[in-house]
Parts: sequence; C-alpha cells; structure tokens
Amino acid sequence: MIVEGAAGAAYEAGLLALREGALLELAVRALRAAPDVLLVNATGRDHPRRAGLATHLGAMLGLPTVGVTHRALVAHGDRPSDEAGGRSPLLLDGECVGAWLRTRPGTRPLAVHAAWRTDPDVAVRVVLAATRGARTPVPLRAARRAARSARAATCSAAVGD
DNA sequence: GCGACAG
DNA sequence: ATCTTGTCGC
Repeated sequence: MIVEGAAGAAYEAGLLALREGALLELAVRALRAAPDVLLVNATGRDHPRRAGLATHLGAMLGLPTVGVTHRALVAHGDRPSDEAGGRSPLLLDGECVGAWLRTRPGTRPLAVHAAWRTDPDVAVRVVLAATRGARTPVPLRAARRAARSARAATCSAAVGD
C-alpha cells in the first residue's frame, strides 16, 4: 500500500516533525502489523528541546523508536575508531543522547539516536542488528527504494505517461 | 568573509 | 535534500 500526501511545512532544521510527522504516522498506522521497534531517518533526543522527529513519532504511535542520520543536529561527539562496531558517545549538555557508530570500516560513521523509550545502547544494538556488513541499515535502504519507486510512479502518472 | 543546525 | 569529490568493487 502507498501512503502519500503533501509535506506539512517547508524543511527547517529542528522542525522536521512539522514537515513529515503526520504523514509518517499515517504510513506506520497503515501497516498490517505493528513493528517491535521503528527505525527513523531523523534524530531523537538530539534536539534543542529533546524532541526530534524519531522521538515525536514514537510518542504518537506508542512504539519504541531509534533514530539514524548522516550527522548530528546539536549533539557532539568524537569520531569512533575505524573498525566495525566502533562507537563514541554523542553528548548534549553533558548527557549521552546517542552515538557515532562505525557500521562499516572505511566509511563515515552514522549518527545513531536514542529516541522514544530507547537509550543509546539499545539504539546501537538495533542498528548493528539491522545493518549486517552494509553501512546503512537494511530497513532504511528498503524504505528509500520503495519511496523512490512510489514517487516515480506518482509523478509519471501525473504527467500522463 | 561565510556558515554553523536532522531531511 | 541536493551537490560535489573521492574510493571501491564488479
């Protein structure tokens, strides 16, 4: 099933939930079975008000969530060692809100975020379990492929071919 | 001198 | 996200 709709607002750092929160919530609710944990391409507690999109989504759905991004929003942390599983804490006001995680040697680490009912350790464990040798977690790659495919179908239909 | 801050 | 540069594997 394809869930589509307009963005709720233009992109603005720190306000991502305002842009895609409602649509993502609808998409998850459309699932036949509720997942045990949700991987979200957004931050969690790494946010000015400790409420990144991953945290928002988990709260609205009542599902544990883990965030995964290319970079941090406001948290800071040293680079992890260049070995599979290498990690270093992402801190915000002295609190650990996530971790830089080397999912694959020789590639840039991923920012893994504790979000709704999850902590940095659980976030790292979930991401590593969902990664298996690839740099990006398998579920996120699958989601991007599905989104690209759906978008292409929708756009070509709108144009008329 | 410019930008810094998820997608 | 989008773009550009650099590296790796088929």
